[in-house]
Amino acid sequence: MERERICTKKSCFSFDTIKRLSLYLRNLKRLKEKGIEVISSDRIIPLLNVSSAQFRKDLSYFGEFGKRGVGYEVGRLIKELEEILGTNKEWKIALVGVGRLGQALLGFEGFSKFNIKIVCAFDIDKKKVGKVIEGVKVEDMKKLKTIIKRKRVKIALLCTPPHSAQEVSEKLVAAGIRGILNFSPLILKVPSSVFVSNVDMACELESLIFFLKRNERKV
Amino acid sequence: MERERICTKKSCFSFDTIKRLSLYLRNLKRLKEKGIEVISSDRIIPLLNVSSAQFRKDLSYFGEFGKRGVGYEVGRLIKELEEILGTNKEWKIALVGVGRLGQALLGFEGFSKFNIKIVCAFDIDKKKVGKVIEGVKVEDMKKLKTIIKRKRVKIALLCTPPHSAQEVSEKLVAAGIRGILNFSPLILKVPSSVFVSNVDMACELESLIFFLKRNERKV
DNA sequence: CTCCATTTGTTCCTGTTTTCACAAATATAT
DNA sequence: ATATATTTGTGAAAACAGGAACAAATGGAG
Repeated sequence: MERERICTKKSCFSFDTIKRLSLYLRNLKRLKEKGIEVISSDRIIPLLNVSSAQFRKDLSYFGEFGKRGVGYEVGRLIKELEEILGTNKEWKIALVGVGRLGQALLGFEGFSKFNIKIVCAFDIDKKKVGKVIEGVKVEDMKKLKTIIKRKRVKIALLCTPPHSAQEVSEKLVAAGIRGILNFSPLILKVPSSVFVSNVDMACELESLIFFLKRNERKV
Repeated sequence: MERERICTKKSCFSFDTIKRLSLYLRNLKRLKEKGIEVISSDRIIPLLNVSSAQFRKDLSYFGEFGKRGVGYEVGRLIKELEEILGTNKEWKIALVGVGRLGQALLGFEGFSKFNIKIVCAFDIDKKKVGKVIEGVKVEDMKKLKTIIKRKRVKIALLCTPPHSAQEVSEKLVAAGIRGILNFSPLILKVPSSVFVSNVDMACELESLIFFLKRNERKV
């Protein structure tokens, strides 16, 4: 179905390009920590699982960041990518559903590295409401709209059980949320202006199983 | 880079087809629970975010499961998909890294619905070793090879911090693991016979931010 | 029995994505 | 200076995936 594409005056590129840029950024930061200052597209690809041509082309949609015959200056490329991706300023996000997965995400170190901060959490379970987990107070679902509007949060992590995911997503949209990272195994119906990314662990595992079963047969 | 493709004597299809089959299967099960016995490709698509042509085409790689003029018999299609995906028999998997995310996965209900069972868990932290979480005893990393070999586990969930992920993946491969679902934000280097799927929450969130930033500018 | 309304399975076409391949640019060595 | 070795940025080509569209099959109504 409708494949995500992003078009600038220059050209059009796929949404996958953006995901790859995020991957590039993370690994460039690792290189910088190791003290590497310049790297060529040929030597960075072992970290990325991407071809060098793809690496260069993904970058080319946004400008010319390298130097021919030399490569890319790591520090500069990090800055450019942060600018492109928008992670040079802090992003506030909300979390709904403080179950096991929700609690794991509240403590996920990966987010803070990207200037992403969970600023509020909600649950319907009275026993959880009021608790402070990883520095975030769990609020009642009833307060969802008020708090999200006041804090001007635009992105939410949806970690509720599937039977309430659709209902919750509608509340999120009504509260002004424009992007949802959906961990519940259910396709959400939302207005086209709202962007949903699905993280579906069961599908990933099942496809892994298919691959293994297939290889077993071949052997 | 090397895009995953699967080829039969009939034809070739992308790995995404398999992920979609898994999605179809889950939603067919929901329909069955609701008591729906027959459904057409046109009426199932609202649940799937996929076109009806794609639904039919994905299935056609594996056989003819529908009846023209009628649709698909839900019960039969579930059985066929379980057969194709390999989830008609139980799959034992291992988990490495019993941190917050690891513990969340140990308690994830979604797996059991797909005949997937975590049968062993490992951590390097002495304080965690010996504990029983969700019915699974946490073992020392040193015992990883012995236990995985003895239990003949072929799939592992990798939830360690990124700095040890590569090292752990090598141990897993040496122990006979053939498929890894990698939650650490690091591209693993493994033999080509081993299949790795990456679940990268930070990349997902960053691309979401890009999208939102872009839309804000437009508005 | 015939006609009509459905719906599948599949072919063909179209637009996208990836890779190839090379000119242009840079640095280094002699 | 000049030649040589790199490496980028980018058109062009190849490989792919998705969707439109339609023949073939089915069931039901009259």
